[in-house]
Amino acid sequence: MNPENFIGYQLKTSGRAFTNEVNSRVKELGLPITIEQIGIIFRLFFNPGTTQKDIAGFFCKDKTTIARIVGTMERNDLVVRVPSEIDKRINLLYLTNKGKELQSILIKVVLETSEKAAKGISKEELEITKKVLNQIKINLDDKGC
Amino acid sequence: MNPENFIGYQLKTSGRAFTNEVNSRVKELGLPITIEQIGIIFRLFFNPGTTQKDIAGFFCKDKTTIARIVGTMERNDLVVRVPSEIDKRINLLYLTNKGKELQSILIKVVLETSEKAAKGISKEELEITKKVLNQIKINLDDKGC
DNA sequence: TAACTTTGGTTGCATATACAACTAAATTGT
DNA sequence: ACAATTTAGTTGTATATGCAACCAAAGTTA
Repeated sequence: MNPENFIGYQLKTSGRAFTNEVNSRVKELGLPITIEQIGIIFRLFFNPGTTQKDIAGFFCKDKTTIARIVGTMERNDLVVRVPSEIDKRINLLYLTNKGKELQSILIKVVLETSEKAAKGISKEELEITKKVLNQIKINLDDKGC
Repeated sequence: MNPENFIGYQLKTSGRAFTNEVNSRVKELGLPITIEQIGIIFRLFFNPGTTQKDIAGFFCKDKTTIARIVGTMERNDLVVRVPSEIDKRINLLYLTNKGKELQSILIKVVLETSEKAAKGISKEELEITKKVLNQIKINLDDKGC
């Protein structure tokens, strides 16, 4: 019954530790970028031309949150919003050259952090954990995430 | 190499889904309270008289973050800060009666959400996941969390 | 076609979050 | 005992977060 046995506690604190580690590493590299922006850079790297709506679903975040982060990234010359000719409601999002260059640096940061996080954990247990986390996300899916 | 296979992605999105579910449930109950405040209420329920520093470590958050949330909770009559006579730097934190009453309601919300999150997941897999998440937190421990 | 609904996105607002810099009090080292 | 260091907490500032309310465009239905 103690809070530290709740799955929600474990989820939140391990996720917070991961976020803090990544943010601290990019700060050390002198990059004024957050883990959320890193996630969007990766999403756009593998899915160029996608929309804010898609990104919101992919990260289980509200569309307003994504709208504002993309706005910041656009001001910082990391992404561009290209109005769609076919559907005038949506913007197609693309990485700028600056954004693409950052991707290759940031992937290292994330991979190194992932390695540090997984130290001492067997491959099988890590796979089970990923599967379980994915199921939890599906079970709690309210929006499109 | 796709972002959705990163453990960080799984951690962040499942945690966000959990947070959104809890926040939505308390909002439905008409309770103007957040998941972070719920966590602090539980911590104080089981550890009355603890400090902001302890809470920050327990939740892997910066002390400034906790200072502000506790400030909000104090203004909303959920907790009190009692200056320690022994060490004048610290405040001893206690739930108010209002805070204690809320605890019994909120525990139900968290338990129900945990059940929904764990649906279709075996006890063994869930235990492995909790163990792995705890190890990840330890591996990434920068502060005292 | 016109009215209704849905959808992608934005703005207002309140809360959460961390780092840097600060204060006051306790601890340590000599 | 006194100076230096550590510690608990606060404030300034910038980013992140979601809900409610809104707009314009697309889709649906009569």
